[in-house]
Parts: sequence; C-alpha cells; structure tokens
Amino acid sequence: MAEKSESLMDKLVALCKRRGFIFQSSEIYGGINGFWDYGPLGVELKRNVKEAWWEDIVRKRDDIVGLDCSIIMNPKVWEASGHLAGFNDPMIDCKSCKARFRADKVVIFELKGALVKGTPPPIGVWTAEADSSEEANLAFSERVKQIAKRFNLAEFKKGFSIDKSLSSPPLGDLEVKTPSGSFLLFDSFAGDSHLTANYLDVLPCPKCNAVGTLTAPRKFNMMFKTFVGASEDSSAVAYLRPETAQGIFCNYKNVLDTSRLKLPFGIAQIGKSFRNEINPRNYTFRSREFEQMEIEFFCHPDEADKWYEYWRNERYQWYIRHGLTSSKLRLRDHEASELAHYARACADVEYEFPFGISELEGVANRTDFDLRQHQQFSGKDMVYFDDETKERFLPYVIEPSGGVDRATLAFLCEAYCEDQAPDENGVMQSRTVMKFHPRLAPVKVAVFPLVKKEGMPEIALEIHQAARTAGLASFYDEKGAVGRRYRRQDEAGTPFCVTVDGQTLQDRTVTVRDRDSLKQERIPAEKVVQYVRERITG
RNA sequence: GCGGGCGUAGCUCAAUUGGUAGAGCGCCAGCCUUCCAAGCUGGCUGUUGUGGGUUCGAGUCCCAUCGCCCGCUCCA
Repeated sequence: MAEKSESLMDKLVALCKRRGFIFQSSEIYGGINGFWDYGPLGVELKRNVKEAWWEDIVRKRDDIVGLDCSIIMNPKVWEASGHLAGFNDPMIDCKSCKARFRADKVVIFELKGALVKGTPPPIGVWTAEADSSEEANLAFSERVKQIAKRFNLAEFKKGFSIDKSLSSPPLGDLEVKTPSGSFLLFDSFAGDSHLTANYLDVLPCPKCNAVGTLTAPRKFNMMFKTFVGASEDSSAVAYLRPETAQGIFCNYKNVLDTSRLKLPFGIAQIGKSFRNEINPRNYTFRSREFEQMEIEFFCHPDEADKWYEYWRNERYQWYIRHGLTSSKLRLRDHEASELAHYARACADVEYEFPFGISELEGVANRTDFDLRQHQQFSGKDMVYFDDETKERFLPYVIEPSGGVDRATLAFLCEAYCEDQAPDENGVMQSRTVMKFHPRLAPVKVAVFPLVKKEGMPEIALEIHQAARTAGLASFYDEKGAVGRRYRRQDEAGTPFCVTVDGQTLQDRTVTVRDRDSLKQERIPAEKVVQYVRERITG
C-alpha cells in the first residue's frame, strides 16, 4: 500500500508540473528547499480555494469582517504572542544512537549526595524524555524502582514517595523517603538550561543510555529574521509573521471601534506566513512560505464552548462541501495532553494524504490568552464593554485556522483519478482526470469546434467570449482530434466541455460534455453560460 | 540538522569494462478527421542538477554543493 501511495504522489507531482499547477521555486537555479510556485492552472485553483473561503466566511455573513495586515509587525508582537520563545526549540542529538530530542523535553534526574563529581551514571544522574510532568513522574518512579532493585534496597523499594509533584520546568527537588527516614535527595530539571558542557560529560542518552554522547542544545529558530531599514543593526531586527492571527488580535480594537460590530463577531484574514521549518517535506505540504486563511471569532466566555462546537463542525463541513467527500477526511479532537498552553480545546480537520494523515485546519478555543497577552505587553485596554448587560470582560476567541496550500494540495490529491474511457473504436482506455469540485476548478468550461471548418470555430469563439464576459474561466481549443482535446481538459479538471458541431449550424444547439460521467447533453448555445453557472456554485 | 536513496530532453526512461547521448510520449507547423488520447508528414528539444578533480578521454570514478524522496524531528 505504501508503494502504491508513493507512486500516486509521484504521478500527481508529475501531472502538476506537466500541466502547470505547481513548479519548484527558482527551478532554473536548482530550486530552493521549502518554496513552491503555482503555475497558470495552480494559481487559478488556489485563488478559487481562497475566494470560496472568503465568500462563505466574509461576504455571506454579517458577523464576520475581513482584514489584511502587514507581514512585518512590531517585534514586540511576537514577544507577547509567545512565538519568540515558543519557536525557539533547542534540540540535542545523541551522537551514538542518532536520536534527537527537544531539550525542554529531556528531564534530568540527579541523585544528590550520591553524585560526587565524576560519579558514573546511571546511579548518580540519568535522563528521560517526557512530554508532560506525568510522564516525567512515571519515568522517575520506574528509575527509582530499578535502582532500589539493583542495590538491594529492600526498604527503599517498599516505600518511597515523592514529596513535590512535578510541575512545569524546572521541576524542582524531589525528596525520596523510606521507612527508615529520608536519605536520598533528587533534583530534577527539564533539560535546556542544565544541558551545559560540564553536565554533558556525565549525562546518559535518554534512549540508548550511552554516556557523554549528547550534543549541546542547538537552537532552531523558526522565525524568519529580517531588518527594517537599510542598516542591519540589532535595533532594526524584525520578523516575517509566522501566522496571520496576531495581526487580527492587534487590530481587534480598531475593528471594534470602526465597524459597529457587537459580540459575537469574527475577523477573517488570508495571507502569507513564514516559518523556518527544520525540514520542509511532502511537496507543498510543509513549506517555509505558506498561506493561511484564519478567523478569530470573539465571543463571551460563557458562549465559547458553544461557538467552538459551531466552528469545529462548520469548518469540517466546508471541506466536505468542496469535494473532500471521501473517508480520507476526518475530524480529530485533541487529547487534553496535546493541547497548547493557551488552548482549552482544539480539533483538527485532517486529510489522509498519500504520505500520511495530516492537518488541514485547526479549530481552537484560545480563551482570552491572546488579548490578555497583548493587553499586558502593549499596556492598551482590550476589555469589551457590553452596553446591554453593562458587563466588562476580555472576550474569548475561537480560532479556525486553515492552510491554503494544504487545502489546495488536499483538493489536488482528492481530485486525481485514473479511470477508463472508451476510445473511438469503443475500446476502453485509461484516462487521467482531475475531478475538482466545479467551484474550485481552474477552468470552468472549454469550448471546441468539432472540426476546424464550416464556420464552427467562429461560433465556438462567440460562446467562448460570452463565457468570459460573464466571468467564467473559459478555454478555447480547435487543434487536433476532439477526443484529444477532451482528454487534455480532463487533466486540467475542467468540468464542462462545449462542442460546436454540424447540428449547431442548423439550430444553434451545442453539446455539453460532463467531465466525470462523459455524458453529453444538447442545449442552446445561448444557454451555455447559465448552464455552467448553475453547476459551479458552492 | 542526522541517517539512507536519487538527480540524463517538458514527461517516462536507455546508453556494454570510463570512449565526445538515444527512444517513446508530449510539444510546434501542416494534413486527415462530424464527438472522446497514442492516423500521416515535417520540425524543435539536452554544456547528462551545479562547481571542481582524476584521465588522452567521464553521464559513467572522486570531492564539494544544490535539490528531490524515505526515516527521525516539527507543524498550519
């Protein structure tokens, strides 16, 4: 199955290049890792994704307004948001077993008193990789049992207890008590600051237990740094935004003061964001420059759960409505343990790509964390005043945050299809077709003269022009056999092909060929625009 | 960033022990075609990812670099 999926992805990538959906950025210079370009068909597809979203979220609702913020903001924004700290993940590697750990997830336990300088581990000091204090606790307990067993500390084995519960790092001292009294003291830390040179010599690897094989923590800053102004001194440092959300939070008061909106309401934005991913991978899925479509929906704290449920469902349904109807789409609620510190609840809309199940969009209840942070860092009042209830409070925020490029890639994957179609002799031949939802298809209608003579091209061009005038992306083609032209449109995902034939010359009717069913319908030439329009709306 | 694999025309691939690169498809110009790709004629296409090195001579060997794929890791 893995092999099959890989080749499916390969075929899709090849088609995207061949037909002009997606190119590697700066290809003639050997490319650049993590950056991609959209070709003539790709840009239409991606624009349609964004326009469908914008129409549904902003234009068709009266409780959400749009916004378009600058990519570079005051650097303090990223201090307040936590990105400068949070996107600064130091990593350590084990030179022996090649494992990699986030330094802040490596917990170090030190056996006080037993650890004289140079005391060889594992008795004196050891490490564990832990995601949470619970995991750290568990690792600690296990280890204490091991030591007790190894050194035959019967009574120790019987009754140790941990006085201080592990909390956020540093984890603090741990006193181990036994029936005969408290005699062993442990220090524990979440790695990071303690992974200094003098410790590294005695630390065992959390995975393979080899001693002294860990490298010093190396920082991977995910923020794109740049300089504002011509001089590159430190006071001019700024960052390309890693998400569009913070621009919305920073403008929350501006929008409130100018739009006459009342809670609950949302602010929506589509725009580029940048992250220095450690390792861009999986085609356009994890790019360093990517586009987001985000809503920050502000509401009363008491209604946050209700709105969270609403958006969780609404966003999931949106993808289904636009063609991700297969069982490859799923909605997954986060476990409490995987929630970010600022989120009370989070659900991911996930899609089963050929390379694995991955997230398209996350819907999170961010509480009042962001407004509170900005209120604190900026010193500006972010409190909402409700005229009716005379209540003052910081609104809660529900954030549906989707990746435009990820959605586009999912639509591409879902659309790719190889089926059978009869050739001119009625023999079944394989056909490659992109079954995009008509609303998203780059080209809505292709217009052909059946043959390039007898006035057919002229009529076809008329229809083509009429379609364009009506705002439909239309494509005219008169070259080669008509079957070939149909197949070319199949690869572009064009839902309808209109053909002018001999009968058109008699009664002004044309055939409309359906991309998926291959069935043809005869309609008046004048009705083509209306026919296509009715079938491409979301 | 680490480990493994890979990099030849737009695409899919070929090129014997190192001897100055080839096929199909596609594309372009015509022809033929009255409804679903691969019918005819002619034509274009590459400093073999890039830069060095070894050699009389390298797509084929060595080094570096860039990019792609898989695993670890990370995330929207």
